[in-house]
Amino acid sequence: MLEIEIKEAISGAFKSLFDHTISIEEISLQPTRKEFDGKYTFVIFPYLKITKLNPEVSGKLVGDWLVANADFISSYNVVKGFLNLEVSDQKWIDTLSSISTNDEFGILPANGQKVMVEFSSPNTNKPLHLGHLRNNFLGDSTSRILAANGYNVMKVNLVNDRGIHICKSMLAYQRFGNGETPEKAGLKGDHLVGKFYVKFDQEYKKEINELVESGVEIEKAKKEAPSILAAQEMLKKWEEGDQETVALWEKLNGWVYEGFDQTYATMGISFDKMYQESQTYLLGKDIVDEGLEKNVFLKKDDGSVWVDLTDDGMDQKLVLRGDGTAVYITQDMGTCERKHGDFPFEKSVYVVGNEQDYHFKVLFSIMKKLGRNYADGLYHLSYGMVDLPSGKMKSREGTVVDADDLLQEMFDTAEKHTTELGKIEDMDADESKVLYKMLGLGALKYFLLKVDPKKRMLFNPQESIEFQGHTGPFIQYSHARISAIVRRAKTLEVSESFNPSAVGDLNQREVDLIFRLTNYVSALQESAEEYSPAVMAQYVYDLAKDYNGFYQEVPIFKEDNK
RNA sequence: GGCCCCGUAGUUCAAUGGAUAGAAUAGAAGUUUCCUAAACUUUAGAUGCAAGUUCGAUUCUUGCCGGGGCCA
Repeated sequence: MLEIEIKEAISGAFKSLFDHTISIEEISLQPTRKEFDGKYTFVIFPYLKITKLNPEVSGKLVGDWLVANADFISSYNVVKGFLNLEVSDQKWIDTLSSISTNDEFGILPANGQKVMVEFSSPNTNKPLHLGHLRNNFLGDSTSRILAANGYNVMKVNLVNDRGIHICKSMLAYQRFGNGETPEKAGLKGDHLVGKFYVKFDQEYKKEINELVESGVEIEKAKKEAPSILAAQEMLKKWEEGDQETVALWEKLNGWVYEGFDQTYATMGISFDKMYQESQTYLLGKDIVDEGLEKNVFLKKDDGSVWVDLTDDGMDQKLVLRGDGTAVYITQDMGTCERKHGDFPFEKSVYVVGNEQDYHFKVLFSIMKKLGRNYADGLYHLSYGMVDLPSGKMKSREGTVVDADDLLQEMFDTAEKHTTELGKIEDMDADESKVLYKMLGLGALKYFLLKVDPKKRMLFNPQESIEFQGHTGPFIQYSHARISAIVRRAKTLEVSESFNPSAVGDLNQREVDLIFRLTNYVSALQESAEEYSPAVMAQYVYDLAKDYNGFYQEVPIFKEDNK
C-alpha cells in the first residue's frame, strides 16, 4: 500500500539524515486536513529530540530528502510541525490501475489463521428483539471483516435452549396450550412460545400477589408461588431425562428454531455451526479436575472449588459448587475447550453484551492460567445496551421492540418512501420487493453499526426509519449513482474518463475521492484487528459524502447529454 | 460498599496525543435543463467540573459530579 511506502521512505530519510532508525510501526501518518495542501501528513513534533532542530527546519530537511529520493513524493510543505506530502500523479495512476485490474481489491489472501466468532446466542423462550439485532449485526459484520482480511472464519451460535426460562414456557403451554401450534395460531413458532412465556409470568405474578395479600413476605412469596415451584420441578425432570418433559421441550424448541431460522434468513445472517447449551451445560467438570491437579484451583472444606485471581486484579471466583454442580463459568470453560477442539482457532471472538465484561475477564484469565495456548486469542466483543426514548427495554413492561416487527416496519417504510418519490415505475413486483428489503435492512444495519459498540446507544424509532442524512440508504443511493456513471460511460463510449491513465486530468475533488478509497482499504485492514464495524461504517459514509459533494461541480456528461 | 463502562452542538453520533473539535438531524436562507433532489450550497450552535503529565489533551493520570452495569 501507498501508506507503507511513504512510511518506509520517511524511515529512510531519518536513517540517512540523522543516522537514526525508526521502525515503520511507530511512524504516524494521517490524511492531510482539507484546508491544507497535500495528501498525507507526517507529524514532526515527536522526532525533534532526534533531529535536534526546530520543527520547521526538521520538516524541510525531511521533505527535501523525500522529494529527492522518493519519486512518488512530488512536493511538500511544512506548517509548524506538520509535514504535508503531495503524492505524484504517476503514483495515483499506478495505484488506480492496480485497483481497477484487481478483482480481489480489498480482500487479503488467506493468512492461514482460524478465528471463531460466536454471536446471536438467543434464548429459546422468546423471539429476538432489538438488542439481539445489534448483537447479530455486529457479529455478522465482524465475521465479514475478518474473512476479508484473510482469516478462516467460523460463525457459531450458542443457543441457550435449556434452563428455567424454557420450562416456564413449557409449563404455561401445558396448562393453557390446548394443543395450539404455530400453524393453528397463525404465529411464528418463536412468537407462540414467547406468548406462553408471558402467560407464565402473568400467572406467577398473580400468585405472588395473592400470597402477599394473605400475609406472606414478598421475597418468600416469589420463592414459593406454585408456578415457580412447578417450573423448578419441570427443570429437574428434564435433567433426569423424563420422556414426556423432553418430548414437550423438543416440540417447543423445534417451533422456536423454525421461527429463528426465518428471522435469520430475513436478516441475511447464517451460521456455520450451531451449539446448544443442552449439549454443553455439563461440560467443564474435567477442566475443574485438571485445574485442581495443576494447583490452579483450590478446594475448600465444603467441597466447593475456587480460583484465586487476585494477582490479576480480580477476586476469588467459584468454579464448582460444593454439591458438585456447575456454575456458568464451569460450562463456559468446557465449551471454550470444545469449541477449540472442533475448530482449532488462533482467535475466538465472543459477541456478548457488556453486562458480562467481568465474566469474560475471569474466563479468559482462567484459560490462561490453565496454560491454554489459545488463551491470548480469546476476545470479548462487548457492546452496550440499546435504549429507547422511553428508557430501557423491559420485557415485563412490554416495551421490547420485536425484531420481526421492526424488520417489517423498515421494509414497509422503504416501500412507502420509494413509491412516494416515484423511483421505481419500471420495476416489477419481485424486483421492487428485493429493493425494499435491501433498503430497509441497509438502514437498520447501518443505524445499529455506526455507533461505537461499547457505548450504550439510543434507538429512536422515528429517526431510524428516516432514509436521509447519515444513513445506510444515503450510501446505497450514492453507490447507485456511481454505478450509473459507469453504465453511461460504457454506453456513451466516454469510458476514457474512467481510464486510470486519465487520472492526471481529474480535478482535485476526484483525486481526493480516489485517495479516500485507498485510505478506506487500509482502514479495512487495520480496523479488522480491532473488531470495529463502526469505523468501517464511518469510512463508507465519508466516501459517499465526498462523492455527492463533488459530482454537482463536475458533471462529466454535461456535454454529451444534450 | 468494591470493581467496570460512559458524559462532546437542542438531539443522535464522530474525532491512532496533533493543525480552526467533524457529521447528521432539528432551526434560518438558497439550488432541479445535470450520473436519479433519498442529493447539494450557505448559516448559527458543543468537549460535565477541577487539577496534573507535555511542545500540544475530547483522548493519558488523579479527584469530584452525573448516567449505566457487574459483584454480593
